[in-house]
Amino acid sequence: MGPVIGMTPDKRAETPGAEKVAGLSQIYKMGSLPEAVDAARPKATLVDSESADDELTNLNWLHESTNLLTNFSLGSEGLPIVSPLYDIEGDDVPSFGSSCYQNPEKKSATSKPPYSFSLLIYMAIEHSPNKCLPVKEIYSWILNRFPYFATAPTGWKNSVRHNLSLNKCFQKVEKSHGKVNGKGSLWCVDPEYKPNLMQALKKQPFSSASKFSTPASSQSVSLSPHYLSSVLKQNQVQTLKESDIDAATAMMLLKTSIEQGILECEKPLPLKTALQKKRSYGNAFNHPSAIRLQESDSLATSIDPKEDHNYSASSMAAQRCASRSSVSSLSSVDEVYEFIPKSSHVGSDGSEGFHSEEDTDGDYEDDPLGDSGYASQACADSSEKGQSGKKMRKQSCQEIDEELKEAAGSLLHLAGIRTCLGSLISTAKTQNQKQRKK
DNA sequence: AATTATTTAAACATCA
DNA sequence: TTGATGTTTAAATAAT
Repeated sequence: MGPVIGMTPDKRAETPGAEKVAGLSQIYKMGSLPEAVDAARPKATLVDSESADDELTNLNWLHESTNLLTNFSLGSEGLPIVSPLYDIEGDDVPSFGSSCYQNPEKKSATSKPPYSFSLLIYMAIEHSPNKCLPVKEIYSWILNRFPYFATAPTGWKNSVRHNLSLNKCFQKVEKSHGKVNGKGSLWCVDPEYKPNLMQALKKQPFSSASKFSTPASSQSVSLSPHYLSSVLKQNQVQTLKESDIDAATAMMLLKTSIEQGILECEKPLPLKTALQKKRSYGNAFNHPSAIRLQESDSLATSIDPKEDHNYSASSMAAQRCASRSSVSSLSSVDEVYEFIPKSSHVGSDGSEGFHSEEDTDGDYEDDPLGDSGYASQACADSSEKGQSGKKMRKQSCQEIDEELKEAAGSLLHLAGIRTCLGSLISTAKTQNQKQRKK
């Protein structure tokens, strides 16, 4: 086939700003922006003579990092807290931001985000209360956080969809439960890929743990998770002792293993399985199955080993995490802390929604999914492989429990935290046993 | 230099 | 019929 060059104008409707003259690549291949582009992109605000080329291909945003970095910090689940401060207008600055943030230069707002589409999507989804979003909401989130896209040639939406479709990290979830309005499906992150995504995210300059030191920015997110993340990250870089990683991973599992037991019954079915789709889109987030699941046979999900192959993004630490946490969304450091108070009232409504205030922008206040059947776990592993894997997981639940106990202690030691977690755990366990007896 | 990852464009199908 | 959504292919480019 090959690219069809003579695209009909109406097809360009894909790009709402149909008047957009050139694709991004075309634009930045040119030394300077054609006038037409400038005309069509009044808000593009290419502040100086920097061509779009620089904007897109250079890491010039890195030079602005002093400003930019203030916009990102590693928040819950290790996700960068991407504040809408990035907004060009800057009029929707949430209160929390001001404390840790210095107004970025406008040009930052129009700089291309340092995240791949995969990561942007990931962040969008993870920042949603229900951990799954329709594509439109993903657009919105990205747009909201990165006004760059407001003026970028809107082929980016195509790219988003392209990523959703092809990237194995994302799963489409059927929109069935009485949710009539709107077309399309919900998209969620395959939990098995979260470690990969997290890893990729951490590799991004902005997500650096360097932000951890800004207490004022912690909002609802306590410092501790930041600290933990920091520890994890640093240690990953500095060849952390595996035991420590295990401990952290286990701690993360601590909550999810409990909650999942309760919640994992009510998940919507995926429209397709991961096997069905995303065949040819090899990327950094390829299936963790490529990782040797050396131990934990019981955890080994029915992953087709021939599924994929170029798992390149992860460090050994991440791989360990991935292999060990195939059951969970390992990413959530916050969950470690959530667990402690939550363990006493496990499972409330299944909403693992991160109670962070990151979403105070109200993006999801009227989230059509809010009360639909797609609560949190809708985006949990819903693939076939996941389902069979889940059986295995239940079997290994106790096994994990034991591991968790040891690991928890190890982690606390690592973090220098002296708590009575041990007693908390036993308390939780006691309660659990009581419930079983009933 | 080769491979892999990512981005972008495009065509096309489906659905509301 | 139209627009949004989803899938797929292809090519270019960046990164490793």
